[in-house]
Amino acid sequence: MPSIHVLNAEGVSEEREVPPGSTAAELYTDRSIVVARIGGELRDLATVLNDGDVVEPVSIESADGRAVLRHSTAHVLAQAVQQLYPEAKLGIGPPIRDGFYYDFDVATPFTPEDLAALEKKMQDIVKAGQRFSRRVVSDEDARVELAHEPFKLELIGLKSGASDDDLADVMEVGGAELTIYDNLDAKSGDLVWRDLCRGPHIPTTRMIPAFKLMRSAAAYWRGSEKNPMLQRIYGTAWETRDALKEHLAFLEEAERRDHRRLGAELDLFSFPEEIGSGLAVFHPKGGVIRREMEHYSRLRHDEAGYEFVNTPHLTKGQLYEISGHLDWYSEGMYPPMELDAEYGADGELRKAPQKYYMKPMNCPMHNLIFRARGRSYRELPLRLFEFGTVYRYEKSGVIQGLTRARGFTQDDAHIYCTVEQMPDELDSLLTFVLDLLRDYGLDDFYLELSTRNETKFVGTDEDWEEATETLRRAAERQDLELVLDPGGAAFYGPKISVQARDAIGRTWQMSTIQVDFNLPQRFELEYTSGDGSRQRPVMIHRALFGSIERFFAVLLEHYAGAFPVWLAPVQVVGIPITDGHVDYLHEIAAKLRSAGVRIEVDSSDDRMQKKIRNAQKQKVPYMLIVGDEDMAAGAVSFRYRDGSQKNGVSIEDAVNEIREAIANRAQA
RNA sequence: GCCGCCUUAGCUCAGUCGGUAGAGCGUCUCACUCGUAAUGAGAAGGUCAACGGUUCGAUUCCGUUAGGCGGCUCCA
Repeated sequence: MPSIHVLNAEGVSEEREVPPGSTAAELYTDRSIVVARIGGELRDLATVLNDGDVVEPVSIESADGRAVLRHSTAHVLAQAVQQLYPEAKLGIGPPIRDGFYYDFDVATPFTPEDLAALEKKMQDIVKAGQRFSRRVVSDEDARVELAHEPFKLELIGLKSGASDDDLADVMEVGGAELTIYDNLDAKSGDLVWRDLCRGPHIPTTRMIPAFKLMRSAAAYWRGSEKNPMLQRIYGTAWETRDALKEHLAFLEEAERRDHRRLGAELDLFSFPEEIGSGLAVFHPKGGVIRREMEHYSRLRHDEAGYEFVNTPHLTKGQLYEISGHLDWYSEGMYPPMELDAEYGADGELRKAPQKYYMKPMNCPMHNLIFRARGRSYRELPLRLFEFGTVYRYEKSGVIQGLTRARGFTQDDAHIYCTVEQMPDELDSLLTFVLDLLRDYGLDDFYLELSTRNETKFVGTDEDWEEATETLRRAAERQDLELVLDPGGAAFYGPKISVQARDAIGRTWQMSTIQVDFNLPQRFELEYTSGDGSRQRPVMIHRALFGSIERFFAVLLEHYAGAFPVWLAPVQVVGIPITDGHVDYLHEIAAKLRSAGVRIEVDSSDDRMQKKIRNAQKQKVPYMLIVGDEDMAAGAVSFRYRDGSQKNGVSIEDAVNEIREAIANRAQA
């Protein structure tokens, strides 16, 4: 009798004897167990156990369990598609974050009505309770069986040509052996449908508790622009109906917070068509928020020893020849303006035009400031800071609100220091960055360390080694989760990026801190060291917000438009009960204004309830309401954004309360 | 850039199977003067994204362009 080790959910091992031929399924009665981890690998519950196996249950609610559920649901989708559209060819169908997709080659793209029909078909398949059955096949057999599936054939071909590592992510052929999963009818056991797949799968389609098709979109086969476009259907699947509902509610919440929507509702910014795609204008209210964001950032940079510089938006191409941008980045740049060309009478070129470019990056200009005169080691670290506006010609399809624009302002700093100074500098820099982000209201971070891409880099092994280690040590000192991103660095140096989680748990890449070996060399940057020798400084690129526009969008979504008082465009709205209270409110408003508070008095002829509603919809932090009672007592009544109220507050106390909340950058 | 969808009043959206349009909110005017999320009445507001084609006639059908949305690719 085989003896196996059974691990329970808590990881406690228990030795057990089972009859020969027993499967993992026989160990569990709990229907929420969908697959098992056997010897560390996820396997079907139908897997026959061998002597010495260590078996661990995987619940549908776990990350692995959900992935398997979603993968199986993708199979159900593919089956539904081929039943409704027999000519559809299968691409790939993996689980992804919060769901799954499956790619198909079909003559016409799917419509929303098609999705509804497919969803119905899928429900039938789920109800039918088809069994997922694993079958090992040889390459040759698979080719015969899947002769009508050109994309699957391609994957089989790839597998025989490539190492397993290369295809580890491909659900279809990523396993050690080639397998096909058959969907078998619950009663007759007849083959209903099959797909090339490494598995594992849930035992039957009936174990899909809740799913929904989300949308269809096109996607390149195997992710390359050179390949044909397939039609991709996205779906989601969950362990319970409630979990699905919760996920849909989350998506709705995200939509409600969408900065493009809030930007229009709160009159913060717009993208006038006349200006061009991806180029924003900030309206007065958005301008106030932006000014406060920038103002506070300047204060902190000043305290932290940065020096402020300014550079033009436009430059001759020569600068980007030196920096190398024209070689490797010209596609991302606006095409040049050609100036001062001269032509002869017959049109022949007598003097070549001078090419000017909009700047896509600030660093080359900062380098010119560094080398404008000889530099001494005494000046280092030299920290140059600028709100530098850059223009990048993003492809039309990638532009997205303020988060992906064609013109945006970086809070860009370049720090020039000696190799010896680098550890301290990076350490204090990271602390500075995180502290500042916390002041803006983000407090849940993790760090990502991107290391060298072995096929694409400049600089010596020692440089990389040292810089990477220094970054790692600085990161580890922050007591935050550190995620490695091997090979993710730019060619010129390793980087740390700060990822922030917002109020509803989404992560955004915020600051990046990047060591650069390339530009100091290209610009031949030097300083004179204590012994009189010329040395090359290390350069650190650092953007904290990334771009102000993008950070603006992140904060807008994080706060769902309800900015903390210090950032709120209108901090207080004065609401009179009747016209007779307007003058009194204006007096209070004058006091608050002289205390630096942004207040408006709503003297429109709306009713007071309507004024409250308006202020509420504009997410104004404080409403000061005044009626006869307040006026008689020389007081005001607070209504806060959360709906709570505090009545009969003396004017002095009211002014102090608001002033303090602003000065402390209080949340809520 | 690629694929699909979309563009009607300031905003959100109806509508016209080809005969030049409608609501709510907002704006303006008037009345109302009210204690914590919508007072009532009236008015103004549209080359139906732009251009071209088909047609007696195009907001509607076709094409091109611009912009937006969802993906793919990209994000130095």
